[in-house]
Amino acid sequence: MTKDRQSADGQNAPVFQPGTRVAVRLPLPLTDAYDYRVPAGLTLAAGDFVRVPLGPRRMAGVVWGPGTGDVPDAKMKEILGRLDAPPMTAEAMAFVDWVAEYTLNPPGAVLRMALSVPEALEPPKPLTAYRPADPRPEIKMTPARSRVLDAAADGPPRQAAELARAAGVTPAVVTGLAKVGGLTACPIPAFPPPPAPDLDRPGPDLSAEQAAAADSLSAAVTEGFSVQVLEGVPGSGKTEVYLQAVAEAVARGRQVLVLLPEIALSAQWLERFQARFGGEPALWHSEVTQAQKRETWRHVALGQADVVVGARSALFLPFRDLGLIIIDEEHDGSFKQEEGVVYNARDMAVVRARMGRIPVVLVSATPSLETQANVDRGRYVHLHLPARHGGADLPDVDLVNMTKSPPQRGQWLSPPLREAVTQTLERGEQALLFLNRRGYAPLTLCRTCGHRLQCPQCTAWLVEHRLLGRLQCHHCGYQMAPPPACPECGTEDSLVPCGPGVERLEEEVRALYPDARIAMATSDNLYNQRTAREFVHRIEAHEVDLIIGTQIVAKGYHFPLLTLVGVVDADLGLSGGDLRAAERTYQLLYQVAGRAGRAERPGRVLIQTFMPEHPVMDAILKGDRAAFLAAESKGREDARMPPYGRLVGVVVSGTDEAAVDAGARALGRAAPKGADIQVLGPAPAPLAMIRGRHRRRLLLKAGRGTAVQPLVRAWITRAQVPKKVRVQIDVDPYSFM
DNA sequence: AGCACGCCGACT
DNA sequence: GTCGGCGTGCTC
Repeated sequence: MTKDRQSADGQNAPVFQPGTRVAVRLPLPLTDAYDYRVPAGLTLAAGDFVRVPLGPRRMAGVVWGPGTGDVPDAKMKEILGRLDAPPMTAEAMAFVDWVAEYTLNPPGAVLRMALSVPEALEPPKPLTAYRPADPRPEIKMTPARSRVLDAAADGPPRQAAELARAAGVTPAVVTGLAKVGGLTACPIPAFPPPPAPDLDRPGPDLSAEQAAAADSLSAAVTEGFSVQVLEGVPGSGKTEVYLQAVAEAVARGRQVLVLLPEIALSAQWLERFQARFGGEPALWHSEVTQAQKRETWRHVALGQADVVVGARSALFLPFRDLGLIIIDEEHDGSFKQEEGVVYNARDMAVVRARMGRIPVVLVSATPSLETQANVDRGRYVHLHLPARHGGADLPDVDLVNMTKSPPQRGQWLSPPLREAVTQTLERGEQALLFLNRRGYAPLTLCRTCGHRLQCPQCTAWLVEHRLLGRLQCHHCGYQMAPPPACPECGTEDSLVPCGPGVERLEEEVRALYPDARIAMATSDNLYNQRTAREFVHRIEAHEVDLIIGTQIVAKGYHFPLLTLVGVVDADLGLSGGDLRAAERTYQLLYQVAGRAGRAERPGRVLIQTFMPEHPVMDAILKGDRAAFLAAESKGREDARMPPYGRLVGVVVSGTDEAAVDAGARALGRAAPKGADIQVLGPAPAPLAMIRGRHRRRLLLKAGRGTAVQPLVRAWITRAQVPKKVRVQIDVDPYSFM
């Protein structure tokens, strides 16, 4: 039966002997673990990675515990073997179960995120490198061969191709020499682990306030679970402060996870890390190749990667000894995964920290209302960095009332903003024009019949991308060439673009400032680390006078010569009745304003709006965040909305509209009832169709203390939803589309 | 997630 | 009359 043995994390895990049943969790959307028999000659413990047969396939899974016994012996199959990877820690397993329970997903679906690179469970194939062998006279020497030996004499063992390049010969010479014994082959890891951070480098000089915050973060590293909120205006040195805590954790032999939004583009962040620690951290985001991910996964599991910087999915990496988590830009919506297992990495990171009894730091210039509420409740510790480091002031903010100072017809820049750009360029400084809309125009319509070009598979207009010469749907990837005639009435040359996108803004700017050097910054042209890095270097080298960008430029960049920020349409995010519309708009405007004047030059921000009296505009204008937060919190509290109430979104979707409606109505009828519970809907989703799937929404609203998961689980089970209709559950929704 | 089984439209 | 579309169900 079961005995105990020491598992990887030092706890006593039960050991399963040959012939016994174990429950194996598979990385598939299954609720139950499957029972398998332990084969002869193998003892297993919970957390062990194993290969098992599944139908006709073989697949990796994790021993989750003793078998449940609810499958007949005859049906049960035998485990094929244990995989050569460090076992999953009890902490990581508990985390998978917790996330599954909270998000109402099958645990197997969550495990799949933790096993995102199945190849990592196989030991790495080492590469062959060569070093010089002891000289032997019987080896025939040629000029080429001696050059190879000279090249191999210094430096670490290198691969044949590399050595050949250094010696100026073909790789065949190297392998030929190795074959006769002139070089010794030695295996090297395909990807070496990232270098250990150099902790002896002097950190930057910190102000008294920064040092106090850094001390608080560092002290927490040895004190178990805690949540600290590091709030500070752009340029206040938040990164330098938390890198101090990173150093402290690494010095104590622990691993550190830093989550960043849009990590693939965080070129400047990586350069700061490199400057501080003398090397790059391990990276984990969508741009990283599968081969690199495989190695990084193993380095993390073996404790060879000290610092991992990644996007939200890095939270599920198999840390051997995680000691600190940093969530930078904690308010950022991109920490919310909206597909598959819907979860918020910021919130799950707090849970992960609690399970690991380690500190987590939430960093932001504009903490979310959720985080602020936790500070107010005394659950999170609040650290505030008040001033911009080095004394630079926050920029002057002015609103441009678009009703009183409208642009010329067919243009988007108001006279005051044009004037400000002119002056900035004359001073030889840089300006940023911010418009959160990709493409040329968000809508194309027919002048003759009023027809609007819509995606055939989505309830969405097609966006013209003139640079690509295409009309694109931003929800499904559908594209088409611009039609020469209206598809509805057939009139030629009748289609006209409506509204501005960054490409159209660029057209206007080029006409106004023909000599200005303009750079575009959108996800269409900054799509990986290389393009982001090039962009940053062009701005820093002053090869650019004017930047036109979407929200991609709002995050974390620091350009010393950038002194003017113009927000072309500040009202964009305020329509639509989203719960967080005001909060998000405030955060975005605040972030983008923070790009202006971060060095010794003062910055200026002009915000074009048709709603100058809106509370968001007022707060930005007066720099009065506290008043805005107070008003926004009050509104949420009165409406019993998050963070003072709970929401669960339910999206019903399918290709058969009648079945979707039937399913949505069935859910509506089966809705849970209670004093503190309300179900809104069903109603057509704002995006009533995506990729040909019709969508209906329901929203459960409950009191803050309500355990919504059991309620929702029973609800979905109770309702008779047609099989071909999908029900997607979103606990704590961010998107209401 | 795969993979097989199973029931309705356009082809040899 | 078949080939094949993907809806549905199963995998210990």
